[in-house]
Amino acid sequence: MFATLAKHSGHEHPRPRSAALVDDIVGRLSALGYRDTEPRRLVISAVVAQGRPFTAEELCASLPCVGRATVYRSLRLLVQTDLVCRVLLEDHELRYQLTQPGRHHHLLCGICGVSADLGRCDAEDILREAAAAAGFRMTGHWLEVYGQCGDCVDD
Amino acid sequence: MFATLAKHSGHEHPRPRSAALVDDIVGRLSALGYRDTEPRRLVISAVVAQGRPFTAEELCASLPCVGRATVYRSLRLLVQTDLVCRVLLEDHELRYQLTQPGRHHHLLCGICGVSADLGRCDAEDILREAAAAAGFRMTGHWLEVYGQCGDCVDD
DNA sequence: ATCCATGCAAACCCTTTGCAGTCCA
DNA sequence: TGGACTGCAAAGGGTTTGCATGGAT
Repeated sequence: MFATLAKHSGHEHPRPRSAALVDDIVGRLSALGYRDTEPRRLVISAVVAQGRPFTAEELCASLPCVGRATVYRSLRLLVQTDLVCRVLLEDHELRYQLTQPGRHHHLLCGICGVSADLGRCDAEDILREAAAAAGFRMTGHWLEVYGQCGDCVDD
Repeated sequence: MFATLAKHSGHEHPRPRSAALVDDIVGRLSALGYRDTEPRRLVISAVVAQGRPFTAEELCASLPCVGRATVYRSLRLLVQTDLVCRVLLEDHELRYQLTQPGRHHHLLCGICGVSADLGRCDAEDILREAAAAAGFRMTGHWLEVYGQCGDCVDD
């Protein structure tokens, strides 16, 4: 699962890869019984084209030919199906981004805004242990890491 | 700092302690130049009385004699002064709770809703290292841990 | 042919703001 | 007394919904 998506997490030729990604997402939705419509594809394309976490408003702005309601409905559908996930910025603003399969921790650059993946880390085990010490049974967590990416640190 | 607050994090006699906590918070606000008014005290009392993370709406509901605007303004003031902090629930709902001085990680029970403290844990160091490995310089993070508290697990 | 999806506009919810009156310091 | 605080009501913005039309399967 998510095999095709996983292959496109890097930054190669934008056009063809993006198109394939869109097809992939549309395919996943079709498999779930959701129809393949033009407005839906436009929304998905716009989501894929976003270079950083975006708001619903930004998405609407980039899709002048699609009704707001459709943008919101599509976005909700993508979140429900885990194809898009929510990202919480340091200023507490809630944004969205394409789900990076298998990655649940986001490294967010406060300068340029890019979102990177926090490679596998042992934080979860540590948290589970700390929770257990407090008498809790941990079932999940939400973690966002804020800082500056390599490019911005160099400046 | 926060000495008085810290002493009341447990669950002892509710009434007198709560009153002292309210006085303490009002005192901190006074020290910052904010006046001691009845509506404000009522809001603070209501915040202190909440047994779990609450929404602004719930706070308004528990304060029928205080205008909504005042509730919202007071809540904003408490957040700005770090006396109240935001909590993100597993369902992505943003709520508020009295700040537990020195604790930035919340253990949230999905069954009864109580919020406990994740004792000191090494997660931050681990995260900082993992971020560095990805070329990031970590400056902060947001972490919420979800699960079931001891009481609920026993059931 | 069916019924999901769309678009528009109106409705909605939550939060903030303007303003006149009130009250703390 | 002066300036901060309050309450009301209205404005604001962001998101959802109702309904008739259009389109995918």
